[in-house]
Amino acid sequence: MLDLYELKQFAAFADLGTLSKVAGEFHLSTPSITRSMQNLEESFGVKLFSRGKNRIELNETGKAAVGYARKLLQEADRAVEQVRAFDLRQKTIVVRSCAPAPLWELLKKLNHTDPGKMISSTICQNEEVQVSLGEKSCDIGILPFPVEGAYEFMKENLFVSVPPEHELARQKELTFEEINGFNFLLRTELGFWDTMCREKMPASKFLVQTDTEAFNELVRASSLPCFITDYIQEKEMEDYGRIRIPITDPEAKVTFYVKELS
Amino acid sequence: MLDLYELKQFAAFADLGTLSKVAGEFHLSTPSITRSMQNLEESFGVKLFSRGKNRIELNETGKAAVGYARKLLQEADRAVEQVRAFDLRQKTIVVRSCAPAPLWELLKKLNHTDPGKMISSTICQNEEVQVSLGEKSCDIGILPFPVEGAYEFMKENLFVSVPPEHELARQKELTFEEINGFNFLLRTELGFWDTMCREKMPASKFLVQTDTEAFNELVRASSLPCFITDYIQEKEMEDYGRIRIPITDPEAKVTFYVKELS
DNA sequence: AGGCATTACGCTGGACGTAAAAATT
DNA sequence: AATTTTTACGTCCAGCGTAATGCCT
Repeated sequence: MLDLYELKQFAAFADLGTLSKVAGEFHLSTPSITRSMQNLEESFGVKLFSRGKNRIELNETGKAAVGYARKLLQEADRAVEQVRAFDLRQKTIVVRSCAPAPLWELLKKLNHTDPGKMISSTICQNEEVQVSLGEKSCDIGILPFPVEGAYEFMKENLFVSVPPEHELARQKELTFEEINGFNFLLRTELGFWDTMCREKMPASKFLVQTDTEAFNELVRASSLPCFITDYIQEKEMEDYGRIRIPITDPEAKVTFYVKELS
Repeated sequence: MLDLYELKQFAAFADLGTLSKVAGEFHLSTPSITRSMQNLEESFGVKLFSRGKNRIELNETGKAAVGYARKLLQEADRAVEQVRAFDLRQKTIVVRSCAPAPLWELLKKLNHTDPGKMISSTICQNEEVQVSLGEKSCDIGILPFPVEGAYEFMKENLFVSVPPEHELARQKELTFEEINGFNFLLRTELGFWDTMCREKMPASKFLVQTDTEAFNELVRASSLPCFITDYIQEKEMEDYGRIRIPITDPEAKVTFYVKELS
């Protein structure tokens, strides 16, 4: 029966050219390598070397065998990797969400219900969530609309946040149409909110600032409007004396649905 | 490092369901198998089994690992087979000839020049010889026409053999056109002669008899014409008092060329 | 009670290293 | 003289089997 360790030494010999160097490489004695190569010939049932009195080299069959040896070793490594990856995947709950708020909410619950499990989460577009659910490359998907087998999870409503001196501050409520054209501060990684706003407000420009602290600083220092939701409002979000104006469009009042696989 | 023998036991466990049965299958003790499976988990770096106090079964990762194990074992076997095949091929001179006579002649020489080498020979069509040479799946090809790098090997001329009382027996020489329509006795495995005759004599029927003794018996007992060549004539071929008439077409006077690779 | 997995433990064969031989550079 | 392969030989440990334990059916 073939031995992978011997095959490894064999491949090393093809690279290094002498048994001594292989012995050095593997921290073994030369006789040990000699025996390994003899065993290998035994296992293949075929001569792999042409031997002089104090020199050994691959014959034609040996050269061909090196190729198969390398392939086998590579596939053995691959197999180990794949099994490990599979195992990790088993211990991991992969979540893909269209928005941050319901993801955070879900993560809290998961930490409670599945303690010790690894959790891998991503915020992405609706379509990606659906694809991922379809190909079972995630365990849980969060979408802003119901799908087969999903349950209602939470609601979130979008607001415009402006300083009191802003011209929009007088309004009691707004529509996307009314704010279309104004430039907004935006934190990226907002999933579907982001794309939805860009669709509903094609005339607006969005200044993206990923870093949270920098974003907060901009909110404080500038008079640019930004978005906020009641979910975030209830939390630690500082408003720097800004005014919160609800958006009346139905698209701004979202219900999130959670779909769990098996 | 993965051990193929342990993987084999692992695959067997997937089939048999208990370590005891695996132990029986491999003529080993149960503790030995237990240790092998523990080593395997160590090698993969991952738990492969769910264990009760006196029962063990594959977990999800284990089930996945079985697939990779089987694949690896199969590829290891394949590798051994391929290397052996390659080795055999190295020790073998593969000859493909379009006709028997030059093949026999060449084999005599090869037994002389390459004693101890295995020789694998086939009689086939011209096209097959050329394809085989092209893809280097043979070492020597014999063709009835010259090709790049080939050398002239021998000549062979085709004759018609008929009993003295046959109507053709009066002729001193013949053409394919004149014998077209007569039915002929034929030994198959004649390579290009066979197809050439069928092309030149589309109106004739050919009674094929592979077995040499049966063929000779037919030649003796019937008055059907058959083919013969000067090469065979010079040898042991009995003619049973038949008359040999040369065919004058250029296609009946063949020069064979030998092409040797590397 | 019989079957199964695992641990404990003693033994042995195989694998390794050292030493030495023989040959090549 | 240095390097390389291979054989000989002694040592030691990994891997095996036996026995025993605990558990389940």
